[in-house]
This record gives sequence, structure tokens and C-alpha cells, in this order.
Amino acid sequence: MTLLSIQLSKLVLAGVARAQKEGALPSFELPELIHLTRPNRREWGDYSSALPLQLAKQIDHSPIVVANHIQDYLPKSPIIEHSTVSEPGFLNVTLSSDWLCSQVARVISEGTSFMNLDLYSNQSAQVEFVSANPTGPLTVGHGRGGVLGDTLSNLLSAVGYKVTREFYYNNAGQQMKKLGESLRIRYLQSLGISVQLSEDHYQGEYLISLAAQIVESHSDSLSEESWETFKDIAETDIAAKQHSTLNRLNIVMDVLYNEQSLYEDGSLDKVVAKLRQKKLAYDKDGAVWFAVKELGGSDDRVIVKSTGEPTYRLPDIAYHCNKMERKFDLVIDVLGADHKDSFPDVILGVKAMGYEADRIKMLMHQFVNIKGQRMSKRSGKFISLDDLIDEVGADVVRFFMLMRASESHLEFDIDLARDQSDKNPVYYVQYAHARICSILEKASIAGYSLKDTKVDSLVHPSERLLMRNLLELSDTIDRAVSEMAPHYLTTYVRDLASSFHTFYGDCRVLDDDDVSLTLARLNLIRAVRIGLSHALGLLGVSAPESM
RNA sequence: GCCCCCGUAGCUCAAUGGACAGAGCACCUGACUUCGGAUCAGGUUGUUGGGAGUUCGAAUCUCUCCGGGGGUGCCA
Repeated sequence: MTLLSIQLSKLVLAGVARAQKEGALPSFELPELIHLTRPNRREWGDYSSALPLQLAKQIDHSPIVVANHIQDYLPKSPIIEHSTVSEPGFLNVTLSSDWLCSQVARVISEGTSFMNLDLYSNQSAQVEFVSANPTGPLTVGHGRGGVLGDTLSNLLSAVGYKVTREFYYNNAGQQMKKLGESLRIRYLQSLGISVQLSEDHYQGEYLISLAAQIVESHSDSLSEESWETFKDIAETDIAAKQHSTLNRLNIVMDVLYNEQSLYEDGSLDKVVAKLRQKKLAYDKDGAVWFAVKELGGSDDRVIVKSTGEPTYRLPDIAYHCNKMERKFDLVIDVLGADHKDSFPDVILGVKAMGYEADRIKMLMHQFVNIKGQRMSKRSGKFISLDDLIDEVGADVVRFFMLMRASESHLEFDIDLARDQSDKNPVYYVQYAHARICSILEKASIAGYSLKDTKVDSLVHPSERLLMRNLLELSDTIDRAVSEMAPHYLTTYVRDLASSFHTFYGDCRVLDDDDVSLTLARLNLIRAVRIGLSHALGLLGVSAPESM
């Protein structure tokens, strides 16, 4: 479909062009699209444009005169019922009720495809998110990244991208040795042998319970095994648990990319060689440095330590070159605030390697603070993502993680999410969906036929508002994608639920004395149901038929 | 020291450079012999942290100061 905002924008611009042609306005360059806002007073109609105010100065007319001219030459359109001009120079349009009804009918007959956009069909996108190493359970911070990345992926699919969800991890190096050693020590401890973890070992309780499981299945038969054996056990177990945690949130990765493969296939050497060749890498203090300053960045960075091991920046650059090799049209890294500082260096590295790194975007998110219950009762440690899902449920976790702009710190008040669960915005939205299902069920029992998608005669203000809100889903999706801001969708779906509940209070759907109105309203709520469940689906939240 | 994010109603937060800055929670008052009361309607709530600048117009852009958080390694 064509976005409503674009259609209206084109109409207004056509009005300007005609006014110019007829000599009412002087000639000047027109923008391709104009910005429309939703006015906050009903008398100003459904959409407003401040274009006259913006044009007034450059063409030396009063804004109100410009607005009047544009209004005079506004083309006739089935979309617009009428237009008005208001001080100090706004052009306001009111949508036609008939047109709104006709669009609602299309929502029913065409379903979600009507609300999705094909702006980017035949394009591919890769979204990298979570990217935790297999050294411990996922944190609530990973949860935020996971929910953001997955929802953004859903949104990208909705505008036509073929999306790859990718998880990048490293199961090699010092950290894994420490993990293996830690598990081995826990194992020996649970056999009653007196050994201690050192400070740089992994202290988490999950290794104690894993050790206990090993004792149960293998008794003491592994006591002579090396750390490598325990590393393999720990890695397998932790990785499986991480993905089962993600699955609980409806997150399923398409590709698991192992950092180790970049060491093995020579990618790292290739990067170093090429940077050296371009004089962007040099030796100092026994290490290899990447000349970031040379490229306009902040500080030069070590990419190969004096021990010969790469720092994380080198594989990061190689990995992103690999993404470029895979020809994605769009690459998005969903990163926590702790990783974002290295992002510009990686981009500079990828550019230095000769790729169009502008296709790589970053969606940065701040951390999550758990309020009210800083410590988990079970482990005595920081609450894990699994704990959080146990406490409030997957739907609430997903919705809450998406209620705030990603760059804002998120305070997750568990006690509030749990104790006030019936006042919860998630339930508010889901209730609207369940309520619709219930009415439709009742209508079906009463014998109303829902074969026809005809919608007309819906003129009540609550009906108009509900229709308008429903039809804004596409614009919301578009905006959420272009600004990489999934939280617009949570705001939207709450608005849609709210206008449905208001409609429900004002307009009785089932009325045996007026069958034609009943059918129109039934079709309206069928369409709203499609909109609600589609938006909730994009958010990864369930849309229950009853609750 | 340097960099990033945030500061909006009592609380948690929205808001695409536009009109009188909006929701939810909390508090008060109403609404079912009728479609699900997990609902609705109404009421109260503001120096958008302070100051300056750009603009016809600033919560939004720039500068500066204050406060909170995060980052800043030959860790990832």
C-alpha cells in the first residue's frame, strides 16, 4: 500500500504546484515530501501541515495567504472530506468517512499484507544481536538487546526486507579456559575435594549446579579429566541454556557465527596485511596498532597484542567485512552501551578494507536496572533474564523492554510488573483483542454472516478515531524502521487499544434492530483485531482470544 | 581528563522544529436488568534541570553550567 502520509503529502504538494501554475504563488523548488502532524484539537481535522509557515518567508507572503492559496488549489480527492486554514498558517485536512470505511474493508480482505509495506522488497538485512559468549546465563541486559533486535527484525520483514538474525560468539581463548577450569573445580568440590576458585574464575552458581549434575551422571569418573573436557561440557550446556532462554521470548536465531572461524580461515591476517599495505597499521612496543587517527577517528588502537594475540577489534573488523561480503543491503548491530565505543573504529576498519560501510548501522541501547529486587532470591546474584521471565512472563518482559526509547535507561520495576499485573499495559492491549474475539464469537452464535467485508455508515467520532488509528499502523511501522525505534509500536498499540475501548463504550456492536450497522461495526472490529494482532505479533507479544 | 546517553506532572515515561507539552500509575467522582468492569467517562497535576543562542516558531537544534547513569585497556 501507499502510506497515508505520502498520499496526503502528494495532494498538498499538488495543490502548491497548481497554485504556482495559476500564478497565485511564485515559483520555487518544491520538496518531495512534506511533514504532516496530527493536530491535538478536533476542529483542526485529522492531519495538519505547517508548510505555509515554512514557505512564507522564502516567498515573502503572509503564511495565512499561502495557506489559503494552497487550499484553493488542493486537488479533489476521495481521501479528503474538506480542508481548513487556521492561524497562524496551518493547512488542516479532514479525512473522508467513506474513504476510511473503504480502507477498513481492505484491511479485512487483504489482511496484514495491506498493512505491511513493500518499500524494500528484494533487499536483504542482517541484524546482529545478543552476541553473548557461552560463559554464563543471559542477563536482563542481553534480554533488552534480544527483544530490540528481534522486534526490529520483525519490522524490517514487515517493510519487505529478507532478514537474517545473527548471533556472534566466541568459544575460544582465555575466557573459555577459565570457564573449563572453573567447572572442573566445582566438580571436584562437589566430590568433596578441597580446591578453591581463584578470583579470575567464573563465580556463578550455575556452574555449581552443573557440577552437581555431572556428579550425578558420571560420579567421579571425570576427576582425572583436563579443563578442556569441562570446557566442552560447560560450553554445550550454557549455549543451549542461552538459546532456550531466548526461545522463551520468541527469539530464534538464523545464524550462529563463531568468531573462531575468522582466526582459522585467515581473515584476521588478511585484515592486518591490507592495513599494513595501506600504511594504516604499524608496529609499536611489540604490538600492531591500527592508525585510527589517520582516518579521522579518536585514538590509535592495538589490534594485535605483543603476545601475538589479536584484540577484539581485529576480529570485529574481519567479521564486519564478512558481513559486507555476504552482500546484505543493510546491516544492523544491536549493541549495549558498553560496546558502542568501539563501533566507530570498526566502521573505519571496514572502510579501510574497501567496503561501503555506510550500510552498517548501530542501534545502541542503555542498560536495564532492576528495581525493587536487585538480587535474585535463588542465586544471591544479579537477577538473570530467566529469573525475570519466571517472575513476570515473556509477554510482559517483551512489552516492557520495548516501552522506552532504546537510548534511555530502563528501570524495570519487577514488583510493579507483578503486583499490578491487572493494570499492566500489556494486559490492557491483550484485553482489547480478547474482547473483540468475544464479540465476534457472540455474533457468530447469533447467526451474523461475516462473509461480506462491506463497511459503511460509520460516522460516530469514536468510530472515525478508531478507523484512523487503525490505518496509521503502516506509517508507524515505516517510522519505527527508518528511525530504528521499535518503541513507537508499543505506543501505537496502546493507542489503538484505547480507541477501541472507547468505541466499545460509545457504540454497541450487536444490535438486532439495526442489522446493517451491526454488520459494519462487526467488520470494523474484525479489522481492528487484525491490526492489534499484527502489531502485537511484530512486538513478539501474544494476542490471546480469551484471558 | 576525554566520549556517549538521560534530566518533561507526585511516580514511570510519551511527544516527526509547529498550535493550549500528552499517556499510564496514584488520588477523587460517576457508569452494567444489554456485546467480557482486566473497561469507560469526568476531575486535579508542569518555570520540559538552570542560563544564553539559532528560528516566524524550541522539550526537540547549538553553546554553557548543574545533576544522574554508562563508557573510556595490549579484556570482550
